[in-house]
Amino acid sequence: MRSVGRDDYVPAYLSLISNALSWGGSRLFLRRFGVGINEWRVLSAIVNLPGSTASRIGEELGLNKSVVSRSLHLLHNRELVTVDATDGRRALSLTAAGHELHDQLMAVALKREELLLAGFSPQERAQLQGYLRRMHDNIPAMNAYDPGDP
Amino acid sequence: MRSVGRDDYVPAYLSLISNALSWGGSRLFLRRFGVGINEWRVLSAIVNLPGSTASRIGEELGLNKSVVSRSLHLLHNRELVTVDATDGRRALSLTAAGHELHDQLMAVALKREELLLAGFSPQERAQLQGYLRRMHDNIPAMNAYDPGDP
DNA sequence: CTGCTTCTGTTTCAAAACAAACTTTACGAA
DNA sequence: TTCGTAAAGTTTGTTTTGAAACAGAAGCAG
Repeated sequence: MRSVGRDDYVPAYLSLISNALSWGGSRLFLRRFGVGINEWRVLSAIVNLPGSTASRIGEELGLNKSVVSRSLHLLHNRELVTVDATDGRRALSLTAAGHELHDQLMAVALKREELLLAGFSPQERAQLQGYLRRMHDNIPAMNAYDPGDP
Repeated sequence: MRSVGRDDYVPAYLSLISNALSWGGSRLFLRRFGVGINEWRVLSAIVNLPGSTASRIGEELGLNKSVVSRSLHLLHNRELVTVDATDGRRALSLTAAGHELHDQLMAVALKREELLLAGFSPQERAQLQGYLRRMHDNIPAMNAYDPGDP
């Protein structure tokens, strides 16, 4: 019997789009700004969650904590983030140079998003964002699923 | 001046969802079927594009050709795919065992998709698929973009 | 304070990914 | 056929990843 293939399988599309997105972003950001895609993501997470900790950022971005640790060291060495260690817990924030780089990167990132969503009306964009949020909310239940041994 | 963060940035959501998807899928498929996520993707691409070549599959999945090459060797060693080398060019297809494994994996994959889309009406699913297809079509233009040196 | 537990971040090490070099096969022209 | 060129696939060497081990500090009980 013939297996049935589906070309509208949602996870495959998501993986394809996401890979193309970070592949292209990596190359562009590295070439133009000397920053890897992980550093860019961490930078942007700090802006969205100012004063937060490294583990919070990893959780937010779905990145491994060793990746976050390494990215933070890089960003700190380039004096783009400050580690506000008044106590033991670390509160992260951007330096002036960090904000400047972030703004430059953000401009390019928004342009790329605009190209990705070319032809989408404002209503469609809002709908898409809603769908993405709902899928995101469904992830824990999905990953909790495990069929019995086959 | 303060940088502005956006929590509805589409690429970030896509990356987050896609990572969670393949992370969970990897663990589950490896544990239950002894197959890595790449092997599963290649298997499923062969079903969708029967008789195609390794490079065509890599292109379709957005995977590096060395990854495809290794996955194909693995699948071939386990006698899940046949390399129909009548001529030089390789036409790939699944063995009976390959189809059987594919069907089992597909059942789990569809269940996971169902959980991901829990709460989506049929209309919403169709809309989502349309949006994904349109984003996918926009990718070449997006990755062609390159701002002048800053 | 001392010892115990918990939480955060770092490092290590093995596995995986990527790019580039290399090999092989096909195709076209002379 | 025999070159020369192009395309497909494999291998190699380096970089990156991620899970687990580790180290350091904070909070808490006694």
